[in-house]
Amino acid sequence: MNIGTVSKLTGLNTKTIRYYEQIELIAPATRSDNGYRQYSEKGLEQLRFIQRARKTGFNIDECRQLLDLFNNSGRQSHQVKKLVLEKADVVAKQIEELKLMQNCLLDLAAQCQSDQDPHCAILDRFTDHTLNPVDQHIVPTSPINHMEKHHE
Amino acid sequence: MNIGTVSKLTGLNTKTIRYYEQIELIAPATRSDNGYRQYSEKGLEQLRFIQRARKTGFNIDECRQLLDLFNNSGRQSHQVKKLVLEKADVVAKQIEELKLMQNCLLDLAAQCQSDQDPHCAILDRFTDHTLNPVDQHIVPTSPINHMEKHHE
DNA sequence: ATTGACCTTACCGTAGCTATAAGGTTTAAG
DNA sequence: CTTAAACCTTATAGCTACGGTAAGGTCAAT
Repeated sequence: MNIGTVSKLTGLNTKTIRYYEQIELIAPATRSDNGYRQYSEKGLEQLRFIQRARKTGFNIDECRQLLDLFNNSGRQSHQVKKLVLEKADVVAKQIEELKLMQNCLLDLAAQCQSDQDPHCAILDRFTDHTLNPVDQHIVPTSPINHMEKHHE
Repeated sequence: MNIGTVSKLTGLNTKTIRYYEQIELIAPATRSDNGYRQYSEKGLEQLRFIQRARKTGFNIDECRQLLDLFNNSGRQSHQVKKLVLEKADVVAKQIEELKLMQNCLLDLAAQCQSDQDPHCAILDRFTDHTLNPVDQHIVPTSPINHMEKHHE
């Protein structure tokens, strides 16, 4: 099976597949006489696995871990579960943040008169720093404490 | 106010702040005698705004547009509202996608027995494509994703 | 024989930062 | 007064996860 076929079957770009080989996420494909990469069902399966994991939100490194677990017959399922639950937690936080931001955007839009008037309530809140209840309007609830990690 | 203080107050890395100055997203900060960047309340507010906009999913260029609208006294409020509402829509879709992904992850975890058994339903799910709900879930390339990826 | 659809490597570019190096400044403690 | 830490500075390089392009070899069909 040539790389183009694998590309069609997995939905992965040929460049992406070659990239995965390059970074050693997958084993180097065997080559046919003309130098073309040849893929077996097993290779196809691995790539499909990776594609699904990537789509689910796992990054390359996490995919590597999953593949390790997958290929390790002595793996323990709770390791996998841990990885998945951690990811679910991250996603939950992302959702919460996006919800906050959506509220913020809709709130701002609601205050905007949407006419030809160059005066805009949204923008005024940022330019006028003598009025300070800005934060309460822009961030509806608590400040986003997602970045305590910044300590140089 | 020094850059470190601004970093703490905005949640932005000092390097990020300098980067924003470098790409001319914000005006160059004034400097004190020792060459340190000095920030006013106004500068702080701008950075806070940018941080929120970035987190909401506005890319740098969109932030630039928003800031342009802020600084353009002849701006028309409906331009701003349009931008904001468009983004609110995008954010709504992102939330939906993330919710799907979260459901998928929790679903996967629920099927995992979390014991010593090397058999794992999650890995099976990634492999078995005949009954796979994973396909429907798309991971948006959001700045939030980007932020999460980089651990210290 | 020629077209076009494949395949190859090699290298450059992208966004939005982040890390590292190598140094200057400030502040608090001993 | 000295020293150490915790700041700050610039410059440069690297990261993720690919995508684009170039320059060329191969294969199937017309």
